Amino acid sequence: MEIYEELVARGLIAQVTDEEEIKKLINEGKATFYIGFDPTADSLHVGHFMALCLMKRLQMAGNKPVVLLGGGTGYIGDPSGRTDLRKMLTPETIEHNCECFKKQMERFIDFGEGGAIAVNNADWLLKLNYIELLREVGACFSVNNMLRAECYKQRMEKGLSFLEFNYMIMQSYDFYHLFKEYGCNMQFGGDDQWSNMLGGTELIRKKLGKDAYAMTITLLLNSEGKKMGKTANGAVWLDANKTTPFEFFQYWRNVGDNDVLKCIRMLTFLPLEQIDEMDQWEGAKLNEAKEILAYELTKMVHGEEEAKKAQTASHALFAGGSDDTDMPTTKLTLDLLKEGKIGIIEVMQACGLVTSKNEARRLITQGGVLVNEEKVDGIDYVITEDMLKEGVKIKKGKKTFHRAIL
RNA sequence: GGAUGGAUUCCCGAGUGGCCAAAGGGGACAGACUGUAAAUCUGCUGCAAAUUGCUUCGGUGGUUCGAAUCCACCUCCAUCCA
Repeated sequence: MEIYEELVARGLIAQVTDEEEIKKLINEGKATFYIGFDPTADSLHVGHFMALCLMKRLQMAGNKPVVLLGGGTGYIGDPSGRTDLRKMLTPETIEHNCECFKKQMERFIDFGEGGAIAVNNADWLLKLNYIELLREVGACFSVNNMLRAECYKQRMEKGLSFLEFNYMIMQSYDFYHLFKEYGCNMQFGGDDQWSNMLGGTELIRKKLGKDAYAMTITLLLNSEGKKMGKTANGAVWLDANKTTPFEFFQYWRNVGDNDVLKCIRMLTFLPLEQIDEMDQWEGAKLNEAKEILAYELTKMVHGEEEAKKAQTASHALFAGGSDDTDMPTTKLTLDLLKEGKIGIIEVMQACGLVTSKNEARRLITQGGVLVNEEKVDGIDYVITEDMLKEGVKIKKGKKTFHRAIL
């Protein structure tokens, strides 16, 4: 199966400008394509991960990837898919985030000799002169058309600043620039980027009279139509310091039944035949698929060793395994104890299991806290020094575990 | 620049002098049921403490015994007019 067909089979392709031409280019390994990453945070997340995987697949098929870091566009902020104004980032933050991105990307993409290249649009965007730019590319854009673009439509109600309105022009300019400088003939991106990407192909056609192509990746949505890779506390990060390998593993282990196969198909590199087989699984058997998904992804992001650890910890906690050495642990100090004892509420707070004592009280009253598998029956529950010396396993709810030790 | 409307706790949104830590919904969290799923039902959702205290309703001042609510100024946003 050729690469384009595989991408289709995995459900990765959302929209394309010219299917025949794109298919030909990437199947023959003749595409030089870019994907832009705006440095909005100091770590990549699952959405970026998908894009990176796509890069990898295409690179393996002989195409040349260009990673575009949005050091310049970060100054503006993409309004696509947002209903409110993006917070403006300081130049220092942008630069810092770019550095973080770069480091993480090296895990997935080969930047070696003849491999992928990374560029930063700050290098050309920040130098632009306003009047020159207006004359050079401003004339190529129709405001009427821009306002019709989906990404701006959503913002017409809540308001859209001129700053953000220019995002499309900057992104288009990037494509134009890369086309000229690197012969980059294709742009990929999330499906929410569609209108911005079309802006680029238009601009190239108008300025140079040449064809360039754009293709979007299906957004990873769950069965309720919400973006995946988000938790209550924010995104699922690829940085182990922001989302531990265990949390990362558990996120995927806990996806809904209806979403497992889609995730495996889109995110893993498992052969399609194997995936099709799993497609037959039903009911509780799907738990196996979830575990495969979690293991595969954790392996890709954090390495095989971490993936195994996360899996062991997961088994220990949920499947009755006994090896709980990889459980998150907090070491308490002796001065927290009074007369060799400490209240459960204090311990939970010290372990970061709760943000306030009220929360701890609430959890205990509702029967959501277990110490060494025994339900804590009241907020006065105390833990003794002897217990702590051996290590105390605290369970909060069904899925959060923590070990406290002296 | 002018006119009007608006900013409320994680989000949406009620509240227009004391009965307001602030209705209702969503989300999150916990419990039951389960397969570490979904759906459903129940509880819960500012901080600290035993009857209570403290901080919160865009910002800063003011009126008042008492302000999310009234007044002044400021900031931001939307709509209409330029």
